[in-house]
Amino acid sequence: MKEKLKKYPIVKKHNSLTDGYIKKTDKEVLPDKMINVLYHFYEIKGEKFTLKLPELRAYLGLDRNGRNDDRIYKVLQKLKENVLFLRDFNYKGREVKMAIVSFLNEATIYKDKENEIEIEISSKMIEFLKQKTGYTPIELEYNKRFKTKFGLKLYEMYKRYYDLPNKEGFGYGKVEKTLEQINAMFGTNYKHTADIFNKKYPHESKTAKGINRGIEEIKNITGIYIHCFYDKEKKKFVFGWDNSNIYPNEECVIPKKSIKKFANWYVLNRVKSDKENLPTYVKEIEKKIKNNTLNGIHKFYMEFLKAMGKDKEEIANCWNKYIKKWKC
DNA sequence: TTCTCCGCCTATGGGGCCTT
DNA sequence: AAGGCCCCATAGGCGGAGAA
Repeated sequence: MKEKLKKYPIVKKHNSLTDGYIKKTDKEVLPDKMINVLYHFYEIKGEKFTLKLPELRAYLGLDRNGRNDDRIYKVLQKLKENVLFLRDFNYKGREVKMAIVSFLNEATIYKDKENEIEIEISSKMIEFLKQKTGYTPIELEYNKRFKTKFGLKLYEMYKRYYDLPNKEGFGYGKVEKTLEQINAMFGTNYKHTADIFNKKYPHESKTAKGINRGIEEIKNITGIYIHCFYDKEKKKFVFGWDNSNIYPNEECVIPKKSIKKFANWYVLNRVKSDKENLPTYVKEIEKKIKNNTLNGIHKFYMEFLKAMGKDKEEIANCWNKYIKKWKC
């Protein structure tokens, strides 16, 4: 079921765009797919670029011929109309107090080059994104295969929170969302939990609701199973998944991929030493991290996450629900 | 009564496939 | 390539039944 993803790369999508940037999209998944694709081209080509239409259709997983092009135009219009309210950032040497911008600035097709589309993305938006560093990695091969917005948005959520530690302990990733947050995520306005999630999951229910369909679609496309239930006491949806392969061993509470960075950051910020000995210190700290013997590791890891630009919600996920093994 | 949950319903998305 | 027709899947509203 899990296929190789060589053909299409991974886009590191900024979290401002992951969190319900598209407000109301009817039943369309296309606007979110479009953002992922355009963001990818922005990353490799800059804020202004030209795309061949067949290429764009392929990236969106649409029919080869142009019968969906009207929908593409409408989606671009939607991206232009959707505005973000930005605060406190630098733009070309000036401090910006606030700015109202949309991701897409312009999209043009000329009649003498009907197979090409010129895209311009907001440079202010880009400057803002550059100054923040919370990214969600999305595989474009998966992106193009999603057919429902529930599948794609849930998958983006999963990718975003995948490796954050939580109190369930080793090997289990988790995130909790209220109905309001779910509505924000999908651009919906449901009054009741049952309108978007039915317990009769997965097979018995003929008319599966959004979250159920999304989970099913993620399973079919990626082979990943995300568990979901509604916690009535907390009034929150609880999503969980296996992430045991991100830790080097059972003792270690820091994800494999973060250990080097974290150790480096720790030595630079916490250890006073001459430069020559730094690599030695880093190695020592790495060892301590792996054995979970670094004093105050949870506190320093939170500081590290903050320094890396993780936003409040993500850090709170770690901070409030630190792993059992962390002795505070 | 109000809330929760589920299945039914309808408009529409969108691919398959045929013909031109 | 492009249009037409077909047909299945989907989003989300609605109402009924049962629970709280």
